[in-house]
Amino acid sequence: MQTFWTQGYDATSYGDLVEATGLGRQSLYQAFGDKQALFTTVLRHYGQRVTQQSLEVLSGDGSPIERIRQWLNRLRTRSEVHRNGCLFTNTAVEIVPHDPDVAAIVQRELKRVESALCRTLQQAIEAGELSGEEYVGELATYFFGIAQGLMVMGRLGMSRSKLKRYTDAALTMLET
Amino acid sequence: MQTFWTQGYDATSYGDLVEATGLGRQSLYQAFGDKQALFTTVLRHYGQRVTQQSLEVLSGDGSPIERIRQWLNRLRTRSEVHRNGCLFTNTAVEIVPHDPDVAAIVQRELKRVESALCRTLQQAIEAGELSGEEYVGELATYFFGIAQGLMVMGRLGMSRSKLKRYTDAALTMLET
DNA sequence: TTTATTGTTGAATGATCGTTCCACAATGCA
DNA sequence: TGCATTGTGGAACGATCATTCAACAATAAA
Repeated sequence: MQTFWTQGYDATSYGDLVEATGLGRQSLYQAFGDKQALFTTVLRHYGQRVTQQSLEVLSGDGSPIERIRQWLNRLRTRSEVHRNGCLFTNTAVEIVPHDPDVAAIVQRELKRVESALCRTLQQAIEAGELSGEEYVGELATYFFGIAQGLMVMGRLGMSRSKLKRYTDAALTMLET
Repeated sequence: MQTFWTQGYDATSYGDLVEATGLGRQSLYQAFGDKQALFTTVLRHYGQRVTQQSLEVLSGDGSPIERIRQWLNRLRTRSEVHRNGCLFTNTAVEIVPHDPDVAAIVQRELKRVESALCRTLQQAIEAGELSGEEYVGELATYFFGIAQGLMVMGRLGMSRSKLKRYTDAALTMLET
């Protein structure tokens, strides 16, 4: 997962994966199949390990608005440490246009995040933390896009202070 | 340029470029050099043709705020037509992490957009269209990230209405 | 027309890729 | 211990890649 995440799909050879896992070539093939099958398994694993953390933050206890702040700030601090962006974002840009199988997984997993954002924002309205005039779907798409932009900027190597200013500005949307 | 834009760098073979241009293999090599050199030429061409349009909109006449609206809406409508995102964004995600030469070009060209945003926002403050409390650099980075997110979502194939709601939400930042 | 230079085409080269074949070790069972 | 099955490691295969070589055509100069 780390190798695909850092290098991307095409730039990662099967030999890289053999080396990264420490397993034998044949063992990898028997366990996961060919390169595409291994990659889709990686995508699902990423969804259950990394994306799942986002969902848990968003559906946690406490103030819904605060949860969204926490969610975005965690994405940011994670991006600042390892500048690899998000595996789903990277995959979306690199190979979604010419691989329907991969596209389906990426879109399904990303949809889960957007839906979680939608639920949290709905709770914010019900808790009176957000003006009911806002359409939660619109705001959810907004923060979804904010996260995509953040991931690109992280992979671009932008400075921590710039990423911080970016997310801070984005979060002022919740103060109206 | 179109081929690299649609397929990405790694997924584009030299044979694809021969076919796309209608030129001979040797002619391409003589004119542009190897694949990486050809790609950097493409990146510069993209900067002068596509990105230049963004800069012109941002530095045009009329209301600065309105120019930023126009800029973002043009990015959006363009993304809705050919769902290839932005060549710089795609390149940033795909190969910036392991190609310093390409990274330098991408970062330089993207910096031009961010700087133009900065200038336009400064003009908005001077024209009294924007509260002076805002830091223009912060807002410029914000809209820069908004654009990156938009490009990813466009390449993800998200619906036109969703992209519209996204940019509309992002632009409300100018109404405070 | 002859010659020198430039540009083009097809085939070849070496490298790397994903994938598979085959021999061998390890393991579970009797 | 003997045997059958499963998992492992190295070498090989065919395909594709970027790149270059060498023969050929086209053009310009004299």
